[in-house]
Amino acid sequence: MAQQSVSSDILMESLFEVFRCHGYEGTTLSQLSEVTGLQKSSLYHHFPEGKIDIVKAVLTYFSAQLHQHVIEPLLDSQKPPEKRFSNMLVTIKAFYSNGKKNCLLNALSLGEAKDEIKVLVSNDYNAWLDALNKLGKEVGMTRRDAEVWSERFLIVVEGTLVVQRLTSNTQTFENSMDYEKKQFLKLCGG
Amino acid sequence: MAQQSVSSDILMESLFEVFRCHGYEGTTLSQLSEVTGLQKSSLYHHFPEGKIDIVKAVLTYFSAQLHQHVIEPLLDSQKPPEKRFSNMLVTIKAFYSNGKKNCLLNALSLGEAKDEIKVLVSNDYNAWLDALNKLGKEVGMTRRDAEVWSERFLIVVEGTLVVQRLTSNTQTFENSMDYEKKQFLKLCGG
DNA sequence: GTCTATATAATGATAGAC
DNA sequence: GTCTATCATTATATAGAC
Repeated sequence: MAQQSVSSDILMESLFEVFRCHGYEGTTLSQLSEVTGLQKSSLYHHFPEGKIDIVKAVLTYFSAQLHQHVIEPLLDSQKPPEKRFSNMLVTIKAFYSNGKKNCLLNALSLGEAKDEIKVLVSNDYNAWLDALNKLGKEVGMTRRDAEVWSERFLIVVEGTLVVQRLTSNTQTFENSMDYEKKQFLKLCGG
Repeated sequence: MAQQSVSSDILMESLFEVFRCHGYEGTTLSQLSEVTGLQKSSLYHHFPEGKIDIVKAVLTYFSAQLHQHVIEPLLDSQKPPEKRFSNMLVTIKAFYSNGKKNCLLNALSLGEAKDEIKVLVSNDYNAWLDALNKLGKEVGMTRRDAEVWSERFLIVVEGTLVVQRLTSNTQTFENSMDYEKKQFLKLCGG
């Protein structure tokens, strides 16, 4: 086979998709080799400790994407809060491919997840939760209401992704996010 | 080592716990051998086709438990609907060990799940959804409201289990189920 | 029905050429 | 930085004794 070479972003995207689908234990180096077009030994060149190094790099990549495309726009005070929330819904609909794709955090928290992974997963969740929390307070929710609403929103995101996989109903995620939008606008008014 | 022998129920419970924690791809015969105390060749005696046979048996066992302890009590017209719902919450709090344990259906829908597994997983979800749907209509919800409420309840159950794993906050699941109880009682009244 | 022993395949990991 | 080749380990699966 001809020698392969891949840009860092395309490489990370490919690796990301495998872990999001199979979780840590379910992912094999053969799969990672296949999706990247790199031989296993080439993967070891980039990631000396193998699978654990790769998943850490994937989580770092994911974290950067989350901050850039979700968290920063949520906190951008130049746009009205309602617009920022509905923009986020558009972003995550695309990110989860309308519910057809898993959440990486759910996939990686399965099994006997290593502590290194747990910390990174937990940090990402908390960063997202904090941004939503601030948004809630910004639109006039009490401290307590913002806490309840932000946690509940992420529960619904994660839960809907699971339920859509259980049913193969391709509309579940979109419907659920549209419902969340309505609820948020109500809470803004009230 | 002394020869092992196990009753069918204890055997199924042990096998169940492994798949619920690791998913299908993440579970190995060595783990199943260890938790059951049976050698791998003994497992093949019970389940000739290996892992796929074991997971199908686990799903059949789970399905029976779900019908016996969750679905049938939900439809038992001898008790008031509110009581049946709160009894179910007690049952599933115990079943998920207050959110410390995964949902088998979530775990088994990860990865390239085989069609045989998908069908069984989907049937269990739908059976539970249908029972909740009937309960909703029984307490006076419209057809549409009952559909929305029952799906949303299962979304919250699955999502809360994911979020609790992401945060290691041991109260998340209990809080979330208590919230669902309040919401249900409100919907009964309204 | 369980065991020990073994076969076969896949996975994780390394050495060294280009 | 990628490859081929190889190795050690683990995973799946089978044979046959008790």
